[in-house]
Amino acid sequence: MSTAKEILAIAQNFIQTSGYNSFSYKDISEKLGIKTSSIHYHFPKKADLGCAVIRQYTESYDSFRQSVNESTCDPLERFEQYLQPYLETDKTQTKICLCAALSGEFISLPESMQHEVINFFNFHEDWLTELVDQLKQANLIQTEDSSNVIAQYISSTLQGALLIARSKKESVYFKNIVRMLKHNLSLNTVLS
Amino acid sequence: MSTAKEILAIAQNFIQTSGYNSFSYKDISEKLGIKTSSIHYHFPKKADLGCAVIRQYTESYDSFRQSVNESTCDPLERFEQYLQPYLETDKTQTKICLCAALSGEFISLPESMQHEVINFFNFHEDWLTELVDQLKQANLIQTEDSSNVIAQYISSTLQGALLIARSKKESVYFKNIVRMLKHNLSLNTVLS
DNA sequence: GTCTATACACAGATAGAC
DNA sequence: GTCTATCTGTGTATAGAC
Repeated sequence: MSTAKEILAIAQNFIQTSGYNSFSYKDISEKLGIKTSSIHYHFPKKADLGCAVIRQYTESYDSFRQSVNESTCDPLERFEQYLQPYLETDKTQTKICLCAALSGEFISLPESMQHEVINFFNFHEDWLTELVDQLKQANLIQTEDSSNVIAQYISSTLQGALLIARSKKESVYFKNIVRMLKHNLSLNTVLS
Repeated sequence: MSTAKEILAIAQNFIQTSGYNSFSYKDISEKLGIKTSSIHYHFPKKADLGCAVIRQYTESYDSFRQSVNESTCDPLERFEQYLQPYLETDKTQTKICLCAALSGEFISLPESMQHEVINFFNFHEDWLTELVDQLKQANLIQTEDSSNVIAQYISSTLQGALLIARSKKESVYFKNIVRMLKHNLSLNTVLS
């Protein structure tokens, strides 16, 4: 693993647990065992690092989307797979979605990072809208709302649940909400 | 308005727009026109200020709850009033719930502040659970889930929607999700 | 209660040697 | 690519005068 990749991984972890404004190059340098000036070599400004982390996150999410699409054509199965990253993030008890964490500090972020955050949300929403469309076409979801608004509704619920779950002790918090979300989308009789 | 109150108001605004780690005593001093040492007189440590902001937020939320309970006994009307602060926060285009912002930085917060955040969420959840119970008893909500889980579901959705709505241009984002939430709770035919 | 003055560590960032 | 050295501003915080 290259130094740049290691820096990105450490920075991503900091953001997901504590946000962008909470960590410094010194924090990374101590974790990695190199000097802060070496980090500046790879990412001259902190905003460069921030943007690179979000871009990497978005790209890996794109890969995930592709692998889901390749693994199955069943919309229900695709939706189940879509939920997996959320469930895994919840398991850590310390992390939330990278862009949810950044959204909490949105107004203070450099403009370049704001654009990357918006880009991730748009990308995420487009995929989920597609998924909801497929569920609709297969008559597996009951609603009169547009697929896009349903997608916005689903992701808001999941992001909010992850955010609040972290400050709770009960480890079932997030899972309860996923269950209820499926129920409300009339997916409950089919899915677990 | 006393200096202490003014400091609290400014700090609260910073947190709701940008989080706790994004602002300094200097930022407050410039807004208020006093020196940072004067702020330290009122709130010796930054964590003291942070805790005071959350406590004040929780207390004003408690007053709001009381005034809602006094203004009407109709559970539907109470629920509508419960939603108002969310809708008003959404209108600002720059703020989210204080404790949602703090949750985004949760792991980096001083322990004293973590406790205050948890306390707010518990308080909020208790009220909402009560409200859902009243809706259930009046047969105005259709579900088999416990009132507590429904309350967790509602607040997660609203908090997540506020969080994501801020990074969007569309001003209808949040309102769409509120509409769909009511619909999913089978409140849509009664409420607007 | 607010000020000046000060402390000291940390922040982000750069120059130049190796 | 990584280091040492350095810069300048900022961050939280305190002591003591007014």
